[in-house]
Amino acid sequence: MNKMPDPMSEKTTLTDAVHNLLRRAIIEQALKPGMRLPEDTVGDQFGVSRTIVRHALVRLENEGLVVTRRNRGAFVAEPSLEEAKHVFEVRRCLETEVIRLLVERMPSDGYDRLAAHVRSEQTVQGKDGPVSIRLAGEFHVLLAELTGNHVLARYVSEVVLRCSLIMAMYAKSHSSDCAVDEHSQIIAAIRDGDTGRATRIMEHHLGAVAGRAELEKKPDSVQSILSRYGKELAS
Amino acid sequence: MNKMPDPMSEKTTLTDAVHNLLRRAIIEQALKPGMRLPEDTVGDQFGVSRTIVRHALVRLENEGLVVTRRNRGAFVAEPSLEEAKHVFEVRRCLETEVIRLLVERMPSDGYDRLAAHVRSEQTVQGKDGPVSIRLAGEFHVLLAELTGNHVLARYVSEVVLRCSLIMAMYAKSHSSDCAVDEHSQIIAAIRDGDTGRATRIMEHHLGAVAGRAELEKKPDSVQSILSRYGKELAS
DNA sequence: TGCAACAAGATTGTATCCAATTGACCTGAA
DNA sequence: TTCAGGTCAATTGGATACAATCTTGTTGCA
Repeated sequence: MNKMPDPMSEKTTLTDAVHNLLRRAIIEQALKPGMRLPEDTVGDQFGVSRTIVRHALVRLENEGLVVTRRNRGAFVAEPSLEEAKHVFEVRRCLETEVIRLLVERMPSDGYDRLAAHVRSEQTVQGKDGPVSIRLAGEFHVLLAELTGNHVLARYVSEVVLRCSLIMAMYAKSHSSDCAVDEHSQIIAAIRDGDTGRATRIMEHHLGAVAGRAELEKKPDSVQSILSRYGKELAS
Repeated sequence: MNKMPDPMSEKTTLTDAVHNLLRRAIIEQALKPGMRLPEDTVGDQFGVSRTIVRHALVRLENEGLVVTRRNRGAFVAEPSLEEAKHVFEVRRCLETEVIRLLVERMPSDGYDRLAAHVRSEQTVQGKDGPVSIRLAGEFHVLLAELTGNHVLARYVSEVVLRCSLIMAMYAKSHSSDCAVDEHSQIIAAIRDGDTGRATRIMEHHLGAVAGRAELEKKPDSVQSILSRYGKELAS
């Protein structure tokens, strides 16, 4: 029955706080795919009422991080391999646009902020922890925000988060070493004004993770395991 | 104090119903940009409690159709011209991807469904009513759904809805005549496997509305008018 | 033994209630 | 007359209470 850590405590509403906490918990794999999220359990944990939790869950459902079944409650999403491909497809599309836009209009402080981010990524390089995963995602969000297009940035943020969840399900390790290096390469290509090269690196960057996920296909959810056993049973 | 029209009455929850009704009302311009949406007023109108309205408003805010100010309530969104440009930018990006995907994988019943839709658009051609606006938008959503990528379709749906709202604010008339014709041209180009031509038509299609919106800039909302006067006042 | 109907528990769906914040109106003094 | 301050109504933020629905365990019967 812990009290809420009172995050920011300022002008942010309780719903926002719970929303952010749940999202972080999902991304960092504290809450694993398929896990149930009963409203009053979550509410008790955070010291808020079900009303708040419900609102937060609605938002998370919109973001594709949880799914809710009528009268059954909310669960951490278990994206299928097909859905995963769809998410990556959209992500590739959006991030290509981000690069195009940045090549033609990178803000003045853009490269500084990118460099700072890469540095902070390097400090945790090698450690395969939640922090590493989060930072790798935030690099892409930062790129999107630098376009100045907040709508685009929001969608990029969403697909990046969903990709984190997908990686959590299907990939064995995030192996962020190559990622940081490729991040630097992308920045360099954008600075050179070389849209093609930047896009190619980005596609390789995303393709690598997507491809790895597909190869190491590791569906250990209750549902998928039982469906396999169910097929044996039917024969 | 009308009772809810009991929409579908099936397995859909009250929140869903209110959500859909409000969304339609906004898109069809029954609820104009900037208009307040007091929770209990809406609740009384639909015969449901504030709780339901609250949940619906949370969803609408996620879709970018309403904005809520802390302790002030919800308002129909008034996208700025900058935000409008951003939405169109994202929309162009997504719809280009839709065309690329359809050229390489159009489902077997795709052209039939598209043809049927265009026919229904033609039946209301000329009339500049809400139905015409809605159908024009649904054409693009249908295109996106035919890709089989539900994630993509969902994002397209969102930006199309926001574009409807933008047009409601900034364009004098939707002038759907040319739109229907261009829809047919896009279908033809996709069928020919001519990605370039289809994309060009789509860009023209979107560019036309976006451009027109910018030219006929008609910000008659209370907020925007007062902001102009406010600047005069400040000088 | 296996299946079906039933009943109890748990969880969500919805409504109502209280508290906190905001905006407007009103009053009063410079 | 204008502006500052204070009070009050209106509205949202949040919590609790009740109803509907699903899950699950149990019991009875074939």
